[in-house]
Parts: sequence; structure tokens; C-alpha cells
Amino acid sequence: MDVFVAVAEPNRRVLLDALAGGERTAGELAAALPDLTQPAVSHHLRVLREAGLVAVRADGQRRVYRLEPGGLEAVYLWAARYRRFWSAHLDALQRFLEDRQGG
Amino acid sequence: MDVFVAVAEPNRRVLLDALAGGERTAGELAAALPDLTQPAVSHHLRVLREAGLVAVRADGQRRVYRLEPGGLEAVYLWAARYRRFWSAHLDALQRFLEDRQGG
DNA sequence: TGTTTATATAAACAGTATGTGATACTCGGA
DNA sequence: TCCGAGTATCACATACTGTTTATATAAACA
Repeated sequence: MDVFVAVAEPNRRVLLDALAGGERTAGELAAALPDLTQPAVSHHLRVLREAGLVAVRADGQRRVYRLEPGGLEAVYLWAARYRRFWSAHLDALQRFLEDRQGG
Repeated sequence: MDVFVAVAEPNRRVLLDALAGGERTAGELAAALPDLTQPAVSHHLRVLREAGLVAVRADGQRRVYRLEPGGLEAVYLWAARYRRFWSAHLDALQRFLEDRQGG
């Protein structure tokens, strides 16, 4: 699953934000999304896992999820390339570059 | 349309990347996606417009698209909050914070 | 061993996204 | 004023996503 697609779903971003505070069991994560059923949360966790954004380990009957380091780096790096478009103090540079390539 | 959803589609990221080089007409943008028909590209441009990521102006019969400054800032800022998860030299701080909140 | 708890998977379904061909709109020029 | 170029919209088919209910799996425990 593509990382950008995985992150496009608001509930999945809630799950990631919860995991940013440290490891969480599937049950704790389900509690973070009270509007969703348990299978729905489980499905979202699977998507996040297949996108390489989270990892799981078993702890008895619990499944403990954690953030996968670097999973979001691709998203960050892609968006970072556009920083100059909202950094006011770089506007002059931006226009200079655009003019050079005839944009 | 939500910015995260708009950006999840690969073809739309190609369009944004093309616009990062400066203004482009709809025709030039359609040429950047040879596998898609003109209506398909037009539709993607509409999605980007409704997400606040691009803006248009008329130039005769052409439609000239440009990036909307700040449109991607939300994505950047969200992803940036996770930087500590792939910045090795901050691992100690990360673990310290997680321990403090019982993660 | 039977039951409860925690979680994942399966099946089904509604809603939405994406793509295509056809068509409409609009501007510039002969 | 008619025509062609550039672009958007329409109508429709198809595929995918997110959700739910029902069920399976597996560990804990009495």
C-alpha cells in the first residue's frame, strides 16, 4: 500500500498520532476511534502495517503496535520540496528560478 | 476536497511537480501525463483547485495553472511532527518522552 | 476443558473515485 | 461569421475504499 494513500484517511492519521505517544495495543487504538467498530480499526491498522508505517508485536493475546521509524519520511521529503512556495522570504528566489526556466 | 486525499493520487503529484517549475497551461500539464486523456487531467486539475493546491487564470483560450502558495503546508507540518522518528540523533529524546507518558 | 477476552479475517454493501468518449463552451483568426 | 484550437463538463462504466455484521483464531483463566 502506498504511503500517501495510507495517510490520506483521517482515522489512520488519528491512529498514527496516538502511536506518536508510544506503543499502544490494538484495543487502546480502537478506543481512540470511538465511532468505528473494532474490525474497522483492525483494518486500518493492517493498511498502516502494509504501508510500512507501523509494526506489531504480540504480547500474550494483545497486539502491541508502534510507529515504524522513517515510515513518513517520504511524505515529509516530498512536501518539503514545496516549502519555498509558502516561505515568504524566499519569494524572490522562487520568482528568479521560475523566470530562468521560462515558467 | 481534503489536501491529503488530493495528494494521495500519483498523477496529481506529477501535476504538482510540473507546476513547481512555474506556471503551466492545461495542455502542457496534459502532456506531462501521456497515459491519461485530456478530460482525466482536467478532472485532476479541478480536484487540485478545490483542494486549494493550485490556482488558474485565463490567457485567451488557454488556462494557465500555478501552485497556490501554502497549499501543501498542512501536509508538511503534519509530517514534520514525526521527524524525530527517523532522526537518529534524537532517539534518546524520543525514548525519554515516551517513558514519561507511559508509552 | 469450557469460557471469556483480545484481535484478525471474511463476506457483503454503499459510496466514491477514476477513467473514457462525446459534447459543450470560448477565444482567436481567416 | 465561420472554423479550429484549447479546455471543461456530461454521462456512464468500472474499480476501489471504508464500513458493518458475522465468524475465526488464539491466549488466559476458572
